[in-house]
Amino acid sequence: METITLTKAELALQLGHSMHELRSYVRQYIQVKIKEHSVNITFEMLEVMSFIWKKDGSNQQEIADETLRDKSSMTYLIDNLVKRGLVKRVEDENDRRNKLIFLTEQGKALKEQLNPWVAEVYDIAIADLETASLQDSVVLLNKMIGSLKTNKSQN
Amino acid sequence: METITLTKAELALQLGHSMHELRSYVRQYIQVKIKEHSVNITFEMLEVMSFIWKKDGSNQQEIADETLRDKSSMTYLIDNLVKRGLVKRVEDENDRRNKLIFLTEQGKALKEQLNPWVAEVYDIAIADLETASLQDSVVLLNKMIGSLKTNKSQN
DNA sequence: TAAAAACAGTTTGAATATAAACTGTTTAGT
DNA sequence: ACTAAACAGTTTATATTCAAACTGTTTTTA
Repeated sequence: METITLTKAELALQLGHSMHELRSYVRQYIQVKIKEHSVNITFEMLEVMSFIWKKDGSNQQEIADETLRDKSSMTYLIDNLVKRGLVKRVEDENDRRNKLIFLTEQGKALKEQLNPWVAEVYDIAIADLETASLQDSVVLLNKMIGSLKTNKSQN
Repeated sequence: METITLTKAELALQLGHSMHELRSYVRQYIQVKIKEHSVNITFEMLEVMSFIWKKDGSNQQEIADETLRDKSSMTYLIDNLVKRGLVKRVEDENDRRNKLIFLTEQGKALKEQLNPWVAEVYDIAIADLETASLQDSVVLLNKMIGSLKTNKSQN
């Protein structure tokens, strides 16, 4: 088995590809679970719900920032969540520009069903890993994000 | 500055979020470059072109697998690349199910313009990193991918 | 070798993505 | 206080995503 030495730049490209690949496997795993149990929700809606479960009553812009989406995607996604009876839109009395998003009882209940699947797929993925090396990688990715943010604000 | 200790499972979720965030910054950076120079191409098309630059003459399924997309997305994306005159579809004489995708002269030329931007964004991201830690993270992500693949094939 | 299974690509339909232009609200600057 | 700027959300237009059903081709297998 030969060892191929990659340059730093080549490793960066590989990292990008592996991130993409990992995310697509996680997505696939969750989507299979959703379909097997006939839950009427998409992966994207789950990402949004996951944030709302952590912080009920945010406005749409905050949810968009946190889930890394455009605010116009959020209008559409929240529309669909409202249609499914999982959240409700409430106009902010203190700032009438904001629409605050609150969980319905149904939305709260869904958490108990869906969160275990998310935990499950990550559990499988990290089974053979050391906590420390996992932490190192989080730190590394966050450094990369930081470098790109800094560069952006310089221009 | 307090140090918060996260569980392994929490780190995994963080890693997922950081991957998503990093990818979205890379995308943004490239899209700004594309727009600044008025190149008629999308980020998704660039991902496809990047693979074709590495391996000219693949069929659509291979490109779909490699760029982590459904083959039906590929039909659409290749259509758009053909419209822009960057690639051409050639029916495989040996297996008439396949359509082989070849670069046009224009498609080849584009590589010289776009590859530097991709290199650039990754260069910025990895500027402060050690090659070894970058490599460790690639290994870690690939282990995670491997665990999910293994689990999948067991079911 | 004929039928069945596997495979590559396309089409269709529903959901999501972004950017840009827009409305309405709040904040800042003069 | 008034005007301008900033902000939140919506709408529109276009591109992309996936799944599922379909066509046509090749390979398996009985």
